[in-house]
Amino acid sequence: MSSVLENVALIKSRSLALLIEAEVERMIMAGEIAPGDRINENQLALRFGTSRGPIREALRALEAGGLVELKPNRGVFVRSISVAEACDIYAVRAALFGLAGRLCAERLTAEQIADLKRQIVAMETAAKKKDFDAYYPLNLGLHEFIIDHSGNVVLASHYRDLVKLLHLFRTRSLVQGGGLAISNNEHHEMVEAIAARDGERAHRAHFDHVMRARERLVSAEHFNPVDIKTEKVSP
Amino acid sequence: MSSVLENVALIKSRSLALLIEAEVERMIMAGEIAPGDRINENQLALRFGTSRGPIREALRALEAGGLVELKPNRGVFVRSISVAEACDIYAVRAALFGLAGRLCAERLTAEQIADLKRQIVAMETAAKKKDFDAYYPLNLGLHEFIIDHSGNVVLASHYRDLVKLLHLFRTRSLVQGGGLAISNNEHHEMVEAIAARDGERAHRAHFDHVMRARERLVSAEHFNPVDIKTEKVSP
DNA sequence: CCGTATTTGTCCGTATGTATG
DNA sequence: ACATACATACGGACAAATACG
Repeated sequence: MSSVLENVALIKSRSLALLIEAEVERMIMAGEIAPGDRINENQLALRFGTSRGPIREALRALEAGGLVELKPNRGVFVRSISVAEACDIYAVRAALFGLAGRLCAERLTAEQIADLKRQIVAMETAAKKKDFDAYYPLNLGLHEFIIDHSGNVVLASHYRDLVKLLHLFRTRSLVQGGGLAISNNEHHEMVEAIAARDGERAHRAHFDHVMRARERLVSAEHFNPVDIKTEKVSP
Repeated sequence: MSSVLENVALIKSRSLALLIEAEVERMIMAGEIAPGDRINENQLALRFGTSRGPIREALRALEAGGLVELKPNRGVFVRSISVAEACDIYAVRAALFGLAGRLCAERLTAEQIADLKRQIVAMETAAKKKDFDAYYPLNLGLHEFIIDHSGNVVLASHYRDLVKLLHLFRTRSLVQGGGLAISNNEHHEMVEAIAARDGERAHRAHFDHVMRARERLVSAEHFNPVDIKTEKVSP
């Protein structure tokens, strides 16, 4: 059945490769294809009811984002992120988020800062009730808010790429659950720094916030030593 | 003549798309194709002596790096970077470079720090002699050294992407020339912070260093208002 | 506004390389 | 080690969209 893309195509008629790129990215994010899996071009072509041309173009595009890995004459594989790599990604993400915090401190309007404070309050109540189902989307929303309102599209773009990559990191559940009340203290400091229009302080607060999540990752690694997938490298 | 790629292909046999990707990137960097120019697939296919398949794959890959822009049913265009965008890129670059400085402060060996100091001395002598031809590569080398030795490949990858993008920014000559002696003072502070193993201070020094280059960009914009290329957007 | 030329988008056939028994 | 099966890599042809006169 080739209806998967046809439905989307009706909504907005663009190039097949772009549609396939979006769909494959979704499949990877949803976990329908697991990290390490090989992606069969024929299978995809059959599934989407297209030829292999647009498939190959879409996969090339995804490769640059780091979601898949291209091995010449062997195929494309869904990237699997090691703990070490996740650490690196977290550090870079911290740097970008720190910058976003600084920029927010410099340019947010009073209304937007009030909005931020409301979000913090909502998160506090959710945290006190230990209502994780409510807390999680609020947390996501707060981070998105800061990235979006930084006003730097390049920053936002790179940040989002990193977040996507982290989805390929299996052990992430260990991290995001860790420290609900702790995280909220950090959020407080972040917003206060922004409200005080202190760019330097906001930068540090936002940077540290993500770096602490990274610390939890490192300690989790120590606690639960990962099995490195040894893979033959072509000569 | 199709010898351009054949020569390279002999050196290392990889996929054509990868070779074409590298070659087109080189052409863009060398200015053989100017920002805003359309890239003709048939022309490239003819020039490289290949079919259009690999060409299209290569262009898709380049798009994700931001070097070219894909407009459906119209073609691919070499991206042109506006002043505003260059500012954004500089800010992100500063964030990444700041992180690199911090990491270097944490992990560089004594020998590597000594190496850094030697580079600084060489740059100082070049600066005092106003020998720009000697200073420029040294400056490049110093930045590369810090990025490479940060030990974070994700950081290095993103940083390099940004530097590539900045090559598409025409007015950049205004910036890189500005402040030869000033720049060297900043380099001093950077290396001192690293030598003192003060991550926080190194972070700030490296961040500020790039941000000052950005400031020179902003003032240049004010001095020389850019003409925005108005381009029709398809409905 | 219409017809033509050019270019992009897509499909399919074939060759080449890789994995597996 | 060899042959077979299978997947990728590439080329070429057709269809559709855009640009131009």
